[in-house]
Amino acid sequence: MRLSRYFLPTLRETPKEAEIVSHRLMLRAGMIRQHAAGIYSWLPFGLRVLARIEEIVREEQNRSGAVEILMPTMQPADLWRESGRYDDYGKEMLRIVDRHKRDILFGPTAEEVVTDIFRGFVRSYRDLPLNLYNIQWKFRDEVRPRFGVMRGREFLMKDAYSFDLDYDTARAAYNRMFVAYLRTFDRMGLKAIPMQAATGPIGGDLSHEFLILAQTGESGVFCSRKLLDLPIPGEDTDFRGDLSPIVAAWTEPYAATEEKHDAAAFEALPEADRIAARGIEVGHIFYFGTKYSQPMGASIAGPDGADRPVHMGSYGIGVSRLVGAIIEAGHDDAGIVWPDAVAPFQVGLINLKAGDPVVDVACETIYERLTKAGITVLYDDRDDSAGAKFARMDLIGLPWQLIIGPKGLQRHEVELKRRATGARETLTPDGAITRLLAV
RNA sequence: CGGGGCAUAGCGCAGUCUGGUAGCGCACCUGCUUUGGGAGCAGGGGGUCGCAGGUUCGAAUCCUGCUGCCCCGACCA
Repeated sequence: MRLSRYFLPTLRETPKEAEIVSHRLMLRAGMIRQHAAGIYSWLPFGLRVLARIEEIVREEQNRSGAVEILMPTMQPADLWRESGRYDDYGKEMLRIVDRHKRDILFGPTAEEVVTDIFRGFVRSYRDLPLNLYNIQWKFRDEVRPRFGVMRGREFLMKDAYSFDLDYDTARAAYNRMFVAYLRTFDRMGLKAIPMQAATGPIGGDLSHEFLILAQTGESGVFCSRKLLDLPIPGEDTDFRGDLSPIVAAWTEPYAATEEKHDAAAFEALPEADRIAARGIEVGHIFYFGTKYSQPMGASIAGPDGADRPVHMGSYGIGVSRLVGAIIEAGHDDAGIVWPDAVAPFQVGLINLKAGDPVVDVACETIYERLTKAGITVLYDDRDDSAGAKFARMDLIGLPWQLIIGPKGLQRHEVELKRRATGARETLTPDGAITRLLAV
């Protein structure tokens, strides 16, 4: 993409409404536009990040055996009356009345809708296990939206729903999501720590929040250092096999948020093992049994031929929140530092003297060659001063900067800079291409 | 929903106390010179001062009401 033909409205100064660093940087890097409290447009640069995160989530959901669907943003109130949640949910639910005076809501989640799908089609345990997920905009009329996309009133969420015959198979479904989440967040360059979470009226120990460590996180977290070094399950993980040893390994070390912190248990750890930090919740998984299937009549026949309510779980990932969370976890004074896996472009190509025929030709050639090789490149071909280009490229945080100017070219040299470390290499133009193809 | 703050050009701000023709920096447009860490000079465009009432000869400024946004708290992917 040529910057001169792109839409990247970067700002030198921070709009005063933004307090938290990820919000400031998203505004300055031209990723989003706020229209009202908690309501944003995603501009091209932000949208690319959102799409990359979404794709990682999708790949890992698919790998675990979940199947993608797309449910509506508007849901009929009657489904929620069946589950009993229409009245319970409270003011956070965004409600409207349509022209026929029917009650409609903008979905804050989709247990009712997915249960309606399930009961419409699935009759037998032989069709299980089943896990249906979607990546869809959700609506919550938050009392107080804040922190940019970290707490919007409209947000993109991956929500998955598992259906199983009984507790044991439901637990296996839970484990699959647990492991999928470990992989998902790891692929985004995040250390996500699963922590025991409250389960509400259902009880049991089957609910975990996944929090990533970031200095500006919303909640205080306490955990064992062991959790930082545990191996992430590989691509070859057998999701049809028994995953309970992995889950056991990840749930054995101490980990709790502020609210559930047990100071005595934490202090029982060797001091060098204790981590007290800040965290951002990016995922939450639950097993809730027959809470929805029972009142909504989602039953299946077991091996004995008798119908019984299906056992369910739900599993959320805050996709749009992750954009903010990743920035919270990866930035410096100059701007964003994208992990390679979610970077909107892999390389920022800087033409230090746009308009100089020699430099223009060199840049164009490299731009074409990298692009043809499948590398995503944002080519800064604008006629700005070098300093402005460096500052802007640091701000938007692409993993690699390829810097080409007249002085270097006289020596047949270009410079490759790694955004995260600031490390620079001087290479020939061919050498730079070879180097980038290798990473 | 309680507490606090803010609202003047695209962004950041001054001007409001003490009423008298709306300003600065950045950004933007034109020209020239520049180009290795947010360039220089010259010229130029852009604002019903959040909205509605009121006071006054005259309101960004004083009064009343409203709206929007931000922060802290309670609540949450």
